[in-house]
Amino acid sequence: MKKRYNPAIVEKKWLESWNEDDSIYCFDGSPDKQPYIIDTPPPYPTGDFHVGNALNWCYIDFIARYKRMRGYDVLFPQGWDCHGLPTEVEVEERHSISKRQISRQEFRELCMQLTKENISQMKEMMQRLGMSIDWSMEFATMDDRYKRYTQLSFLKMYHDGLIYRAEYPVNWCPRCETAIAFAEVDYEDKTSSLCYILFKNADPERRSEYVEIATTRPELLASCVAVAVHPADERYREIAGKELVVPIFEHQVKVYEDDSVDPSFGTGVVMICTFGDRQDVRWWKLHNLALRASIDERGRMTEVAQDYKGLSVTECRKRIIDDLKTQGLLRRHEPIEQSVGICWRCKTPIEIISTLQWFIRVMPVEIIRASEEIKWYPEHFAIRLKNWVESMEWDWCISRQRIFSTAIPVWYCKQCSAVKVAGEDELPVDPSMTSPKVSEVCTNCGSTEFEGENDVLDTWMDSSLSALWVARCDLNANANANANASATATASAGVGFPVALRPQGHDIIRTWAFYSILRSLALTGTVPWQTILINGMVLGEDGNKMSKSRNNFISPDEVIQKDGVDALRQWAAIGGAVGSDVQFRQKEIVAASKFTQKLWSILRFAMFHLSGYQYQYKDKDKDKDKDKDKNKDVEREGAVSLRVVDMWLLSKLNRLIQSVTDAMENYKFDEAMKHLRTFAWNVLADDYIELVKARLYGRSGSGSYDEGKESAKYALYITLVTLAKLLSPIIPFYAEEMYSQITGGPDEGTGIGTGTRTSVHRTDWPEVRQDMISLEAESAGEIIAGIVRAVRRYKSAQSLPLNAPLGKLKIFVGNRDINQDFDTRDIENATATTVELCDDMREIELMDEDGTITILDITDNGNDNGVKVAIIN
RNA sequence: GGGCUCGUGGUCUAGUUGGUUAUGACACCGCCUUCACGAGGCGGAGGUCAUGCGUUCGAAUCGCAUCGAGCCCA
Repeated sequence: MKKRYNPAIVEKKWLESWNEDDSIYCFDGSPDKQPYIIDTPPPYPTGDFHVGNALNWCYIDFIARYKRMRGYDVLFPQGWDCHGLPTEVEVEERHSISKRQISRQEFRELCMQLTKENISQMKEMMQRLGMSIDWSMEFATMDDRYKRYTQLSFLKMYHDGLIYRAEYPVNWCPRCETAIAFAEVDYEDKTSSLCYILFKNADPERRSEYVEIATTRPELLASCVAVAVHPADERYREIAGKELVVPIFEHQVKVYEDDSVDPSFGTGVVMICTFGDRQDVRWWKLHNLALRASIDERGRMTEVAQDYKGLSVTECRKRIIDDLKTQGLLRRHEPIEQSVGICWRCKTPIEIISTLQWFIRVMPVEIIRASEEIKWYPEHFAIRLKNWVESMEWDWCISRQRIFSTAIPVWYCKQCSAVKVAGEDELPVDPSMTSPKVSEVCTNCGSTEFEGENDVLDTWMDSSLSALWVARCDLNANANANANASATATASAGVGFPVALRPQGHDIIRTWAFYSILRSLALTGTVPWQTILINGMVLGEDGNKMSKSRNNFISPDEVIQKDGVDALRQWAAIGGAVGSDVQFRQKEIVAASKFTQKLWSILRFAMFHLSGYQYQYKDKDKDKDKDKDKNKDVEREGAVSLRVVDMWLLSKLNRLIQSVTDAMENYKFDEAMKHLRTFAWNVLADDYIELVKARLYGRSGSGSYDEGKESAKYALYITLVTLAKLLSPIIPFYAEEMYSQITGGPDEGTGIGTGTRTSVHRTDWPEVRQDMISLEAESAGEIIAGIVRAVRRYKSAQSLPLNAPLGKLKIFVGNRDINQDFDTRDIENATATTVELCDDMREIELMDEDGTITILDITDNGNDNGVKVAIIN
């Protein structure tokens, strides 16, 4: 074995070995094992697998590997959420085209091509990071099979009355010409102007009276459908319930009283337009107002705007302000800071316009109830979903005016506009390219002419099905093809559904988690997962969220090139508690490398002694019960007489198994890793190895040459094998190497472990041996270790080499029994000094009449345990 | 503006069903080339747990308020 651990060589070797044996991470689907299915997030294939993804995927892999060792049939699948605007935009940029210049089909092909390239890049990084993904289950939402699944879900929900088409105000990007979900609206602070405009009183008697209203959107005057004041506002008591005349357009609007009006804003009178902002929509619904749409889908003024028709919003604004000034109706305007909604992609200010869109009914009560059935880690994130659901005002708009996505599987009758939904056997279908096949006659009017829907589905319609897809839930659309069947909705549940785990970031609780629960309830009547594990965001070294624009970005590639995958994975484990944001810190990576190096040194030392070590005796009747390893363990143990410090180590080892298991069960990877580091470094390396070194080298201070060697080898072997297993979920490469060295020995040429036995990732998780946990052994061992530490400290203080022999150690054992509680052999070994026990402190005091003897107090976890060591030179 | 989270030695961080001396890492200081490891070993210094008030025999932990930070959303 080389002195330095070389992650690059070791990681490459084991990665190849795992790839050769592709059954290692496969989901069996066998009935004898309990399934553990993970609903892995299907990332958007940008081509860049960043550190944030890495954190998320490390958590998943820790769990997958751990659960596999616990005997579960683990499915760690991987999909790709392909559809979305960024790809369309990038294709346009790459090929310098606009999507309207080529056919929809051609454009889709280009998008698919780009997506495939991006997927392969990200996939490569996932593999390099040692993710134990079952690639035989890989899926992409742009595949025909998946598209069919998405469209099937549409059919089912449509027939169950959960999907409908309606005229509705939507956030709209005039540049992209598409509806935008709230999740996709960004906000930007802009300076605008607040215009004070005069509205005439509509009462012929009081024509000369004016009311001054303040608005930031004078261009929407044509869309003004009402005016509102606060009910308690004394200034406007007179006009409440009366009518006013909208300047320029001269239509009359009523004055409503509404609590939501802020009397201190502007003049305390606001105009309600269809639609200036979200509050307008609320008032419009509440007061059942008319719809006057003055802006069209391209951001141009409509005929409602009369003479301003065809102008852009900005031009119209300018013209109306000029015209108001001319008529003397614009009293004044002042600058105002406001937060403007903009398209997340192109940053164009969004409008709220009314269009025919497809919607999914949200079921707030059911969703909240469902989310309470799911176990959340950390728990508090459940509140985010709850608050979000409770504050929802609109249903989920699922139609998008794009090209690269799953088509909405419907046609419209050219005669009567009736909706014709595709049949199940037609799927997947693109109605913009093909005609309906099931029956060519409109059931409403008998026409045979249809027009395909051009809109496509929101990409969350695809990815919200991932849990159902990976569990292979059967969506039989015709099973409940009647209007009010939602209550009896049942998809034939797949294996292990609801799936065991959904791991995801807290940034998409309101989107992915929300949509997934909604869809699962609608399609299967049950929650999609038993547990949801939330991970935090990754922050850069400067403490801000890591992003390219902030220039605090680091790629996983850089890290693993330099320090290896296991170092990055350790950072993920130990960087912070699950759910909290984790700062990326190079120092943490260095600390991780130091730990693996330390482990390597421990292993290297151990291998001097364990090379060729036969854990099991070659028993005569090995063919008879070759599977009964445990029996053989017992046999070996019986043949080895363990010393106090060996028992002390094994007791602590079994406690370690317990605490690491508890930590893994509760997703406390930081705790697991800390326990492992402390044990390996402090207990095993600093104390145990120092105590048994002499025994292993055959320089035992008392007794025969080889006395105690065998039991030390035994304890060391058990400990290292167990450590390899406990470490394997978190640092799979190092653990594999370690396990392979111990069980197979090093390869003669390369020095790398030969792994002649099985992969550590195929072994069982260590079980706690209660019979090996012994308080007495721990307490006795602790005294011995404490004495040795104290002597070491003494030597250090005297500037003596640690292996320098001292004259003699006289140990006062306090109230312990000299004959039973003290095994001095390893103290002698580790201090290179002979030991004498006494149970009367006066013996020492008598010898120290001249005060030249140093007396050390021995402590146990900081408590004086009554033991004293006299150093007699 | 709302929701959620957080504030612990120089830096990052664990710990909150209240209970001896508050966890670990890095950095720092001193000593030691010692036969697995100098990316090491041994030892050390450093914290009024953001601030204030309160509940309690007892608060990093519970409550209220203030200040500050982050994320998501309006």
